[in-house]
Amino acid sequence: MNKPEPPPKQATRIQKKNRRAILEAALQVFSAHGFRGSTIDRIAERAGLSKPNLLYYFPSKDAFYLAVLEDTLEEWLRPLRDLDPAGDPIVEIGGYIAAKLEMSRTRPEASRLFANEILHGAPAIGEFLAGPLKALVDDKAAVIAAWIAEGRIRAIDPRHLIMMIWAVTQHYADFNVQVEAVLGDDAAPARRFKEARATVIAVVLEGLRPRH
Amino acid sequence: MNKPEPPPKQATRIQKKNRRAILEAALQVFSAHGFRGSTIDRIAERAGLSKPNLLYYFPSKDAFYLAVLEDTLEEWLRPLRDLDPAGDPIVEIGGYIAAKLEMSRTRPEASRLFANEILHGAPAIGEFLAGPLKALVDDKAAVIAAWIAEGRIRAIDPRHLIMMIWAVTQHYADFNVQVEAVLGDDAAPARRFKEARATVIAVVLEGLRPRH
DNA sequence: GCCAAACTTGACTGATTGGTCAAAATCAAC
DNA sequence: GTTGATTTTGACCAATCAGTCAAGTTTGGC
Repeated sequence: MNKPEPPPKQATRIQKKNRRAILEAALQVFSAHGFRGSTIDRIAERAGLSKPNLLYYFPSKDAFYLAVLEDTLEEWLRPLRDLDPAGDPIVEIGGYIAAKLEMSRTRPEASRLFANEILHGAPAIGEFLAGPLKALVDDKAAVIAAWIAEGRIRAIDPRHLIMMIWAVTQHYADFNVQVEAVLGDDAAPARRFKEARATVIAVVLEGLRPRH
Repeated sequence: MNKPEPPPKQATRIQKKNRRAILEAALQVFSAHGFRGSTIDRIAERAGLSKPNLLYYFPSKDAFYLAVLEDTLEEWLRPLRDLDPAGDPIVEIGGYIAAKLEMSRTRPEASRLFANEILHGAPAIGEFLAGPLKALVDDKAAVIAAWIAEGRIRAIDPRHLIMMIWAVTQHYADFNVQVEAVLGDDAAPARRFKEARATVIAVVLEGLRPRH
């Protein structure tokens, strides 16, 4: 009925090492070229393995892709999960922006992987978006709404605020080529991210701080 | 030496009609599937022509792609060009945000076409970004810097402000699937864009307005 | 050292797809 | 309507690429 599935009971040492290498290589290749633009051969080359060997660990190209997405999703959402309802709104939201920007700087491939997936209609993670992700956003939007109700930040639509923050922070990863081209490469990346953080945090937080 | 290039002197009636149909079809297909994910056959089908017929009008797949990009670029940048140095900063920037959001709503394919191109390193329009686009941004950043110098808006990095506005407005086109999934499809698109505009304009403009 | 399980690979297949070409159909000017 | 230029297409080619397979090599427990 079913094939003897590579990991029958426990992952062996070699399996662990190779799966890790494959997922890392797949992330690099998929994020750089998109799903259709990536080839198994290229991932194999990058992972230092042969193509049939990759297909020994994962049954198909789709399987690589799905595995990489799953592997990266949790990490990607952690900053939002960490938004603390008990904290100070300005500190929490500022910290969230900083954390997302930092992630865009250190792990741009992950951002680009999702960007490409969603840009093309999220064929692989559509249900995830409408399910767990929506749930998380609803949850955190409620937190923000509570802050508004307490008069601690100005009254704006919390879910669109979250969209704004995603948009701005991920922009620096997804469209890095454009950012570099437009800003000039005279500014080192680290410096550029500092400027970005200062600007984004200044505008958004000042836009949220209530007038008295 | 060179092939007899389809348009020898003047574009004929049929040429005009078919070129237009091809570019429109190519925009739809390229923006939906990316360059690698698109096939000439698919563009042909959408344009109501045969594949060899498409290749009679453009010499290669790259040529379609380049033509569509060029065809769309000017329109895409117009709102920024229209930013008026003589106007009121809050009105001008608010208007710019509204115009970009409106464009994301009415022409999301154009936005996704560029998003995909830039996401993958802007192989086709790299020099454009570093040339004319940078020049335009530098120009408008100077306008904003002047407003800051006059104390009419708060002191933030003008070029990162432009990045922010691009990021937020284009997000609603590029990642529309995610926005819909997360916000729930109960809200009609038109309504969603109104909410987005209200939120973005409120946060950004309030973040820019000088304190007294 | 032996052996079964785990791992690896060269050589292949079939489907897709960018692009060609020669012949056919259509158009436009007279 | 004749004719030359323009437009259209079916059939084809070559390259690319996902996935297979049977035969090899390595590993790990004994």
